[in-house]
Amino acid sequence: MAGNTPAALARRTPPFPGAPLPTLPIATDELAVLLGLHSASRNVRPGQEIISEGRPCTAVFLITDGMAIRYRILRDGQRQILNFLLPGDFAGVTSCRFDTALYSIKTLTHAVVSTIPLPKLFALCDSHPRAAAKLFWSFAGETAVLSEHLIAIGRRAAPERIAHLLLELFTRLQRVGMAEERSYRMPLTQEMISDALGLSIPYVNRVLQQLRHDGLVTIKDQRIVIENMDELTSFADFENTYLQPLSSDRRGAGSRAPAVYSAFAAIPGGAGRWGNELATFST
Amino acid sequence: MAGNTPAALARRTPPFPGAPLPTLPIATDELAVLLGLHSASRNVRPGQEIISEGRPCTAVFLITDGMAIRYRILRDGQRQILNFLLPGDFAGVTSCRFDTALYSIKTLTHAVVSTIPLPKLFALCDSHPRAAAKLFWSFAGETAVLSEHLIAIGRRAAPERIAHLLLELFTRLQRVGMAEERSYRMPLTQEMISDALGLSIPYVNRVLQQLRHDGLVTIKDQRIVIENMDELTSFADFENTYLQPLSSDRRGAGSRAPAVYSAFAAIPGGAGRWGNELATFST
DNA sequence: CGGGTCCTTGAGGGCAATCAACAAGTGTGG
DNA sequence: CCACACTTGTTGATTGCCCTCAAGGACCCG
Repeated sequence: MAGNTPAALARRTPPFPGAPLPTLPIATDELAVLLGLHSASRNVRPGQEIISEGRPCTAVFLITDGMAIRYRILRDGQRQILNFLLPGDFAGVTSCRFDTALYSIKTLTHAVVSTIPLPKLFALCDSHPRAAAKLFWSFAGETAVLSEHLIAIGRRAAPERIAHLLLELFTRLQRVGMAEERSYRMPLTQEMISDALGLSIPYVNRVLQQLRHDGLVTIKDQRIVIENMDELTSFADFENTYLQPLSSDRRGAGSRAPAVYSAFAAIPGGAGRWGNELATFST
Repeated sequence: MAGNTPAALARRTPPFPGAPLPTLPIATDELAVLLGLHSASRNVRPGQEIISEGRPCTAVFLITDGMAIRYRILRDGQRQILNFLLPGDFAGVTSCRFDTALYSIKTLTHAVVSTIPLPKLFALCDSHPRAAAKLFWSFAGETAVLSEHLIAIGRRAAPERIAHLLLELFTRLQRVGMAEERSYRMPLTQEMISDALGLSIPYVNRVLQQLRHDGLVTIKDQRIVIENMDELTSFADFENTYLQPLSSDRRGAGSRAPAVYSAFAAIPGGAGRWGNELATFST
């Protein structure tokens, strides 16, 4: 195995004091590999495009801190938001597979992104095949999130859709330690909700009022408060399993450690399903 | 580079004489690796579930021949079809990442699937890191398809949605040599269209009549005929770029060879962007 | 012939879009 | 300091896309 990296790296102080701790829950040894990967950490202002539709994209970005959206602007000017990118997520994986980016990615907040040039990414295949496998494997996780979005938009009414989105964001932020017990901070405008869920702005407004009136959820001053978690969860038919790749530790059946949600959670080092299976075939 | 495999393998006769040639357009040397991978080729009857929601999934399946759908049944009995799986596609990649499958996969036709147990898949990381990288990289391609579905459902009216779906299927089938110039065969019921696009069956029926009346597209006896390709394409705002991972050959600018659409098209061996970049870092 | 699947048609209604204002907060520059 | 632009949220009136419910027809098969 590779040498251990000081664990302090994993829980270093946040780059922006005062901001909630952006705990990137990456296994420390993997983190070391990755840190060797990313060449430059870049500060990005809010509202800035990291990737622009129609322009070539030759790198993958790890969002270290901040939030972003992936979206497409249609011919008629409509916007469809495809996904929200939170700390620990990778951006640009889809875009890199094509001559020219199919979607744009724009920050919502001040953000810190680590650029990973594709050559370095692929070099990892030769130098650390297993870490690369975990990384690539983690990319497939976005499919589940997109699938759930598809289900929500295709088959759920507007109130359920909105509730589902707010719960997904809550759960994902909670996994990276950026949510309180029943609330989180995020610059989520009604326009963004409408563009993510295929609704109109006025209707989103009315539905949000209804949800607030029913004591389910409140949005005010960039803070989303889930007033009644159980009721909202059942109302939205929200199953959070699609956000937990694998029960990270199958050995300690009694342990209740929260599942690690990160690029590497799929194959916890040496433990769990993948870890064991990989070990079987390692040299 | 690895030794050449008899090219005949790539264009072997179809397993079912009479069926349209299911040309799996996989680079021959890669094919050899993969053929060493898949342990068993299985025949599956139409309408059979390959993967069932809620049950563990410990293998990936390569669909060698036939078609399938990935879907979820909601609490209230509604169904949302998330994707159509065609020959050359992988099934189960998303499901494997979770303790229990989140979606079901069911064949539409008689199908031939190759089972790839996960241990073997990960073993490839050590034995053939670069082939594994291509494979994993190809998994990320599904995000583009899902994203386009999301855009269609979220922001397009029913007629455009349907037109877009029919064009996507045409393009994907064309890439594996299973479409004629302006038509293709597929057991696509109106119920499936409605479940894929979030519409009701009666409305799909009416819209299809309209499209037929407008001379755009006809569905009859499991054959979809695109009567006016240009008009339908522009009507649906259909851009097929999301189905072509990378222009496979950037060297021969003049050559007009159709782009290979397969698991390995992303990194054509020795050529193209990835090939070159990988070569840079290979031993 | 009965049953199944799939397609078709009609009537009625509701969810959500569109259009159009207006309010409130923020930042900017004169 | 205030006018102005801009963003975001809010409300009302009207329209329509598309759903629901219901029924019937065509076809295949045991």
